[in-house]
Formats: sequence, C-alpha cells, structure tokens
Amino acid sequence: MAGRKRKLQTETLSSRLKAKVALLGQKEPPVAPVGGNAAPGEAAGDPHLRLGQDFFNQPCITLAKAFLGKVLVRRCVDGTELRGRIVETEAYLGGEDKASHSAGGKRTERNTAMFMKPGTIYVYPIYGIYLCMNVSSEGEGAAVLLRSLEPLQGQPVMRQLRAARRKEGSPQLKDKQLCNGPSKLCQALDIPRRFDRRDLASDPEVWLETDPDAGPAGPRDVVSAPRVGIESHGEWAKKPWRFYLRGHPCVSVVNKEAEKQSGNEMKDTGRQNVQSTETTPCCGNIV
DNA sequence: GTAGGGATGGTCT
DNA sequence: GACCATCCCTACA
Repeated sequence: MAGRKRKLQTETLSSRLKAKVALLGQKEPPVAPVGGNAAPGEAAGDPHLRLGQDFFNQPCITLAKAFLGKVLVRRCVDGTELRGRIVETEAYLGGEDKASHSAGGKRTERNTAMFMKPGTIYVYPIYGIYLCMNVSSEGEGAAVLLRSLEPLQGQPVMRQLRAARRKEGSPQLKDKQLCNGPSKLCQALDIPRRFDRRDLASDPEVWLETDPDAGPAGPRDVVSAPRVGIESHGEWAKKPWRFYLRGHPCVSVVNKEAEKQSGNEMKDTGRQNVQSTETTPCCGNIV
C-alpha cells in the first residue's frame, strides 16, 4: 500500500523534475543585479567579495567555522544569481575520523574530490534520491559539509526548484524552509552531481563570497554540536564538529544541550539534537 | 508543533 | 546484500 503510494508520488515527481530542467533554461523572476559577468578565463563574481584559494587552505574545523556567515552564490544559465548565507556546517576530517567517507585514508571514485586541493567541491548522492555538497579543506581527505543556508537572493526560483520534488498542493515553503538541510540547499541552489570536483575558488557557476553586511560571528555566536545522522559511528558521532549560528531560524537541527555548553566548553552532549522548529530569529527577513 | 515511518538507489563490502 | 552525512508525509497531541 505504502509502496504504491510512493510509486505514484515518484511518477509525478519525475515529471516535475523535467519541469525544473525547463525552468532553469527559461526567463526567471527578476532579482537584484549583483556581481558582474566574468570575462573568459576570469573568475566570476565580484573580485572584492569572492573568496579565493587562500581562504579554503585552512584546517577542516577552522574552515567549517569560517564558512559560517559566508555567502554561497549560484549563477544559473540565464545569469540569474541565487545567494544564501551559510549558517550550519559539519567538519569531516578524514583519516582517523570514522564518520568520514575518507576514513582510514580510503579513497574511491566517489570521494576523490575530498583528496583534491582545498576548495574542491564534493557532491555525492545519498539515500538514492538526494545530494549533499562538501568543500575540501587542508588535510588529506578532509572536507566540510554545507548543511544549511539562509536564503538571501532568488527565493522565488529556490521555491520553484524545491517544489519540483514535493507533492502538488503542499503548502508553500517559507523562506527559512528553503535551504535548511544539506539536500535541500542542493535542490534550492540547483547544485547538480556534475559540480563534483569543481573548484569553488575559480568556477564560473558557483562560488563563495564574504558578506559585506554581516558583522563577524564571535565565538559565542557559534554552537558546536555532535554531527547529525552518523549515530552508527560510536565515539566519532559524539565529536562536536557541527557548527551553527546560535538562534538562527534556518539551522536544520538545533541542539539545546550543546547550546548551553557552547561558550563554556562543550563536553559530551549525548543525543540532544532536535529538528529545528521556531527559534529566536537573529535576522529580520526570514518569514 | 512534534514524532514516527517509509522510500530511494548509489556505493561499498 | 546492506548501508546510508535525508526528506517528506501522516497521524496525533
């Protein structure tokens, strides 16, 4: 019964995905002009804002924290730019980190990007139907998973992209629901599998910028919590290597226990992750 | 608003 | 053949 229901959903889903492909090639709702068109051989985006190779070349945990507050930009085929501020990341160190795809130095066709130069995008499929986006850092096999964004620009397009995988007639997604999860942000920004192994420092379709409007996030604004979805990895699942902006409504999973301890020195937080609901907004434009 | 169940197919052993 | 860094829907409080 449930299988039949799912099949029906999948069928409508595939036709909606086709609509999504068409959508990306067509005229999209107007968005504020930002950045500029890159000349051939020149990195896209505003050179004053775009983060280069130096930024990515830092230790995994440091980079995971440094990502918070930075802006991920996706330029579509028609020049439309989608922007989202990074509010949640996870560090996967590789090597001895048993929860990492590159644990034990294991290198496969899938995770090759994790061993490439810092700033290389690692996109992989999960649970058959979703994608997750990582960025490699300094260190052999180390990478940072991007978990959540705060939508800043192009929300109507993001909403359409996300709706392509949802049941028809579902209530419209609020802004804060567009990118509050690793696979959701890939859908909302149309990050496809082909972006795997691309260089975030030089790619013309996707890059990272500093946010000139954002103040620096101090240590007390950042919560360190255990990573999500890796319970089977024992002790490694408890490492507080998930980082998010305290009180931000776009965080996918809030951990109240970790929030109490962050700032005091986090120890063992146990399993206190809860699905994000309504938290105190720290920015005014999230509906 | 929250909790629980179930789907999905690529990747790895 | 089993696992999985997720998501969505439904039922219930």
